[in-house]
Amino acid sequence: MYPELKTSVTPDEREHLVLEEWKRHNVFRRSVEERDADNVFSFYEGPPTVNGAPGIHHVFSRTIKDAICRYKTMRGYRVERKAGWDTHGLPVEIAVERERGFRHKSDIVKYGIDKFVEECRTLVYSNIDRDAGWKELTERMGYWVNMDDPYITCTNDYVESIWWALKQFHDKGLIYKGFKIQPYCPRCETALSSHEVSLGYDTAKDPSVFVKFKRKNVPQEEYFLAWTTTPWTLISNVALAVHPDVEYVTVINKRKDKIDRLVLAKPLLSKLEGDVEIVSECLGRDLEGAEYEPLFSYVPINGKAFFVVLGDYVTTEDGTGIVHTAPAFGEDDFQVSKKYGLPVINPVDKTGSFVDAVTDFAGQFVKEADPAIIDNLKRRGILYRRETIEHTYPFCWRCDTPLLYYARDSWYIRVTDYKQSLIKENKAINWQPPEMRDGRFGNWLEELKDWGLSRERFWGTPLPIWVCEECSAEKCVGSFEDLSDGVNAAGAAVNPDAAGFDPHKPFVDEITFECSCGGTMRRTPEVIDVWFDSGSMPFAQFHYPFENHDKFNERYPADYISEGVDQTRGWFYTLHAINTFLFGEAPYKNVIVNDMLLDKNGQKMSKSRGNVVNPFDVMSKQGADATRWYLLSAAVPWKPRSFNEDDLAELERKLFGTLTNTYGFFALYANIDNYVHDQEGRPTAGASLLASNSRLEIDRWILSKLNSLVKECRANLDAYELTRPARAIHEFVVEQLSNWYIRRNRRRFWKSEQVADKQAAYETLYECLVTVAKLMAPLAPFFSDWMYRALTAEAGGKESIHLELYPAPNEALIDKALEKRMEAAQVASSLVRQMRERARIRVRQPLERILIPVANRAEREELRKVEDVIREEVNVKRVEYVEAGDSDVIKLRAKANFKSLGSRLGKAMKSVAAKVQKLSQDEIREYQSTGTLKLEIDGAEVVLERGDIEVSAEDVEGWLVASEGGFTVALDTHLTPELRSEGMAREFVNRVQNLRKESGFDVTDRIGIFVASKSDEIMAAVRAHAAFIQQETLAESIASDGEALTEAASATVEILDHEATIRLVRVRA
RNA sequence: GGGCCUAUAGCUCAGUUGGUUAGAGCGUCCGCCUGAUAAGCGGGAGGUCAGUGGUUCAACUCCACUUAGGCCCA
Repeated sequence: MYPELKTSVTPDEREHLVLEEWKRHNVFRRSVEERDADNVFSFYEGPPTVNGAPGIHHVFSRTIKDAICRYKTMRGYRVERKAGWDTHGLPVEIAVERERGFRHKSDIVKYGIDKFVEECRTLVYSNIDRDAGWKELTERMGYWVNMDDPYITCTNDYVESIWWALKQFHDKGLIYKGFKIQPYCPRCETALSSHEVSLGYDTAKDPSVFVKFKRKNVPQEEYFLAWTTTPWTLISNVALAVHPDVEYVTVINKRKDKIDRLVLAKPLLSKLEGDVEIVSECLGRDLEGAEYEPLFSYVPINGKAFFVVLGDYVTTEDGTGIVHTAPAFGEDDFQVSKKYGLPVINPVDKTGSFVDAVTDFAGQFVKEADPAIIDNLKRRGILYRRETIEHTYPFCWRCDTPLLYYARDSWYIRVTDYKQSLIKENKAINWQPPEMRDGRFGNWLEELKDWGLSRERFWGTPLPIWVCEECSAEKCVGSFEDLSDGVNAAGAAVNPDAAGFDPHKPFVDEITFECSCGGTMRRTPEVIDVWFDSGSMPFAQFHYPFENHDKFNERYPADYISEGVDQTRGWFYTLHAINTFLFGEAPYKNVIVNDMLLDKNGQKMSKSRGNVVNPFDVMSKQGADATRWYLLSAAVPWKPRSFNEDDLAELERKLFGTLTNTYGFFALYANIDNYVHDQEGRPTAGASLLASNSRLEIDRWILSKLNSLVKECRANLDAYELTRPARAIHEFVVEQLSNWYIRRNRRRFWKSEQVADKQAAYETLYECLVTVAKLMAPLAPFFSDWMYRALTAEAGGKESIHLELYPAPNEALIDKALEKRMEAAQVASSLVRQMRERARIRVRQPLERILIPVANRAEREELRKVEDVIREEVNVKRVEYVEAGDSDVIKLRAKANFKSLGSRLGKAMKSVAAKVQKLSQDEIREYQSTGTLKLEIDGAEVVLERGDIEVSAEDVEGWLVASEGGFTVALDTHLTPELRSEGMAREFVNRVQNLRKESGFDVTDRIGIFVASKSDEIMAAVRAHAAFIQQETLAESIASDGEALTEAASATVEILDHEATIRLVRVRA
């Protein structure tokens, strides 16, 4: 028996049953291990940061990962999928700080770094396991990834592999210490990540000052006019920047009692007040090196400074086109200072206050010192103007303090050293979408900057570099073993093999080494950027190179990875940068990039907006399958799209509902007929009928469509394209299989006469259902498995569809001509229905004939083969054909073929098209028979040949006509008394069937019919078509009395404006 | 400020190497079916293809600019 489908079972319940089966039969493990160990498809899991609850976007990206991996498994590959969890980093620290109510970084030190770090560790582990956490999400959505053996970035083995990698960089001299400009909160005393900065932008009012810098080595007193919104950084000024290609002018500016000689950008002259007279002009590049006198001299300067530098970043949007430069407080400033070898001076302490050397403003918070500094400038007569501007400025999202951009000591990896190999290796990566390669990712590589590696935080992989206090020698530790040369705080030798050894802060900080110079080497206190952790996963997941060389080699590089577009500068990059350096080859070959998921109004999902979609709610309502399918099919993964649960619900109803119905239909009749599919493939009556090419056009058609679909799915999935297969399967199931094949063939399943024909129908439908299940298995793993098991359990199927192989197309069954003519039948049917609608004649009323104009004999022969389908579908007796040339009633239309003519004719195209449009019926017929046509255009002769004109039937005189895409059908709407009588008989059958059903008769019950009506027309129709009526309604008799039968089911019905009373009795079951 | 992506029907999306009636689903309106039935089906209406300019015989499609939204980086 094929199990019955209870409509009361929700997707959620069904999926939980499947989950249990997977567990019971250990399906995931087996789906991996039953594959050939030498046939590896390598997948790398990008580790999610487990510092919070998973969201719907995680379902999205993980569906993409899962679908490809399941597909490759079904293609016979062994696809190990090692889960990974990203555990270090500031977000985790912040979560713990919040729990503890910490306000400052110093609170952590007071609390105890050891306890703090331990709480970070506890937090991430609990996020993995807790309710509605990562494990639960992964299981519920059907993402198969091995969570029993995950890599976790904070484990000792993982950290040790990272240390090994860092040592490789260090040995090559690629790790160095330098400055980095970072957004910094002076109150929290910590740098902020860019993500944190973006949380805290707000509008702010700041001073906007124009300052005069006195130029040196010029005959007359002359000033550079510079502009800034951060007067406090003027103390640290070392240069002025101009744009090399912008025009600058020297002007004499008179206003009130003052006369100044000023230099500024020409486009910004309007910023000046009073009269302006241009004295001279030059380009910015001509000013390079021009010197000026320092504004302040609190900080002693070593080396050359106070001259004009060139910078492309200088704009003429604001200010004066001359930008005051303080290298310690801005990224552009810092970069340009490196180029010119300018000193970086920073007279500001960790709390954001001026140091003692800045005597006049010492101890003041820099932003609060602004007015005093401005006063100072004003007193000295070098303030040209001051205003206040309103702009967006970043504030600390925790304490609202304005952030400062600050030069900090920082460790770097010199990735620019091997930039060319990164660019070269990227060319070999197959990006989906392809434009990522040269666009977003390619650009990022082209503009590569050295990687700022260090973070002044606590919960992260410690940077394993020890520096000598005496001679500054560096020692990079590349393994825990290397630590045994060191001593701990108590002076004892370090034993990395001891139980409880922890390479994290603060323990690792206690270890010291003796330098060759005799000094003590201490660890530099920073931890590393967490992105280095995740980028190290290709080798660190296996604790390579300390063990597992085989596993690493076998799986490097990955055949496939997939993440969100926000990982361009994240995981995609760090993987590439670390591993290309270490192994000389890009770490992944194929990558699918997915974009953001917005809410249904196209707004970004965020907690503060309250529009975050809970993935567990969605899946329990709609099912994981429908959710996955929706995410894959609504749009290509690399486009941002709105998540709309109404659309998801519609998809669930339409696709999965239709499949459920289709299966239910099959199971209902298969069980009645005891049809069991022969899994061994022995020929059955139906199979041999299918094989005989002569019959069952529609069976061969759906099998052709099915195999075309198989081909399409494979080709697309092989190309890492998921959206097309999802849509193609959807279309096949809903339109072709359900709405055409099944609807057209229902009678074959309940009529019991022709055994072989019925058998063929079962074979065909069974084949379609099982194949569709397999095709959709990678995308909708639950429903497909349920249906597969239901269909194959008794016929020796596997314990899960996921142990099966993906279908291969049977090319012999693909018949494009057949697919094309069936499509013509579908179009013809649609056209006839359109005409019936227009003429208000329902389909139940038979009509005599339709007329299809065809171009030639071949077209007619093709249509003939699907003629039965059309006749049945639209209820007409005959299909007639007419070759356009044969009949005067056909009115033809000619249209120029733009594609074939356009390139040939060029400018003449328009006039030719117009002439063709106006050809007479005779001219068109002439063209049709001879295949050529001569036209005169502007005195020149143009010869048109076969294919240059498209001829179609436009109208048929005296008939109702409809056409679509050049295909035309005409309908004879004339109703004869015979047709009307037959129509009545059909209406009568319809009323009897309704009554049967209303009265609770069984489908197989035989009945007797009694009918009474004052309408002679009805009684005549019933008599005339008695045999037909009896056959359709399983009636053994039709009589015209029966009033006495009180136990009969009875109803008074209306048939074409006449009344009749029908009584039914059950004769035998 | 820089780079990239997106803009097609009320909504969600297709739209082949540029080729002349711009498609689908949902929604809406009208109708059908009732032996797949707490289902199913058909038909109609609905579009200045974000805007402007350009290339071309021909532009939703190619180019430039503009506008709006998004992502990343400053």
